[in-house]
Amino acid sequence: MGAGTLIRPRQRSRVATRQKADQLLEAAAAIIAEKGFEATAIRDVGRRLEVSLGGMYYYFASKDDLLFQIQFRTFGALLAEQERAANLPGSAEDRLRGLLVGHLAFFAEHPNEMKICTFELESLKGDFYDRVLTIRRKYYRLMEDAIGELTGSRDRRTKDADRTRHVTLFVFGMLNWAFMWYKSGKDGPVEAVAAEMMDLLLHGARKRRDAR
Amino acid sequence: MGAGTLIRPRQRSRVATRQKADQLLEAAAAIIAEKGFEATAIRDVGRRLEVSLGGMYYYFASKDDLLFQIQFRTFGALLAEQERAANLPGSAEDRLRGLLVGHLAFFAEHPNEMKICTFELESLKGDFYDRVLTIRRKYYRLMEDAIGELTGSRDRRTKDADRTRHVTLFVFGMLNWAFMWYKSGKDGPVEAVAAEMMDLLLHGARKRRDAR
DNA sequence: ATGGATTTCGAACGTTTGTTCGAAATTCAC
DNA sequence: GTGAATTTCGAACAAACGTTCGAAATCCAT
Repeated sequence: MGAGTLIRPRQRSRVATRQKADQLLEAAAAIIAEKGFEATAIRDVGRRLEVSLGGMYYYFASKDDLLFQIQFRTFGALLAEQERAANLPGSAEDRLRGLLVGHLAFFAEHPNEMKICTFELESLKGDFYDRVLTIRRKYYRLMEDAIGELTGSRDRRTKDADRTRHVTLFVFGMLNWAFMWYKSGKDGPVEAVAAEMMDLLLHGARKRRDAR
Repeated sequence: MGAGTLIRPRQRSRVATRQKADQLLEAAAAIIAEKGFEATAIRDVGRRLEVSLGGMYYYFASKDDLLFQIQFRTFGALLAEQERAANLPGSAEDRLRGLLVGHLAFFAEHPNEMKICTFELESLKGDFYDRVLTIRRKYYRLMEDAIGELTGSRDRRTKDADRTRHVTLFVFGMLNWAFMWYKSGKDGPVEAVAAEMMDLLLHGARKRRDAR
């Protein structure tokens, strides 16, 4: 019994409640990813873990809060992981490749949550929407910086800043569309898909006979 | 007073009802695109054109039917337009460029309907889902064929049939993600965006000093 | 003008939903 | 074991929804 416990002699292991909330968030993500946010009943989420309807309101302030927490936590975790990847040593090409792999890997590990982030952003209202958008913007800049090193627009206000912007949006399109088709069995590991994407960015998609 | 009117002397100009149905579909698309299908009340769609709730059920068999008609008509029209574009004479490069322009132009002209096609496919059930999927598959093949000419996998079962598949899915990702950011004022005409996309497919996105 | 078909409406029904609330059950430091 | 804080529950509520239905209004060829 360290002295630390004396400072906050409250009740119940806080971790246990946090874990239960996490389980509920995971179950909610599975249902929302399948049926959509509006079509998902908060009752059904609780039922999956045998929590009563009233009990759900001990863990979440509202249905909107549930959706917010899914998106905020998910995108926050993705941003944190990718910031690490962006700061790894290596060439610009290596960094971008790492980001592509990281994004797809995160997608493959949390398909429900990421599908929700893609589909249900606009279901968030007011402050919830703003806070998620802030993270998304940070993440966008992270990716745009890495792509800018490739397209070669170091300084802003250049004419090809617009080109970098569009290429970045193209890349996000490719990445975020992956949940519509990616199956690890059919399409191979995410590293292979990322490599194909990188190849497109480096050399285009035309038939070529030469190596590389 | 042509003789043709004698054959079907029914009532009311059929065109008028068809037009009203089209107006309702357009209004529905605007609301569904903004709030999502589940969150959209069939009452509100009618209210926008001063049609009572009961009146809506004269034009549409159910709420699901409404969503189906939006997607079926929209994607059907897109497919028809693009089949024309795919059969125009010209090089493989020209054909693909035409398809990219056509897709983006259709997107820019019918943003609400296309957003619904992208977001609410899985809200369709049973036969509705199947019929829309059939059109989508035709459209996918159309695009994959054009891209295959570029990547160079003429025959099936080749190893780079997989590559063509992935490149096609990358392209669809770029195209379908456009509604998240494209504004004609900020991003220029769709032809310019299509040209940037084509440039990426032909040469990649790396900085290059040489022309082309 | 008439009559049969088309079009429109208003009211009602049964479900389902998010949320609230107070009481019961449970937990844990002492 | 005791007691206060935490956790869980069940019931209830008002609002909103899709759908049905029969009657009213409208239309148009004759």
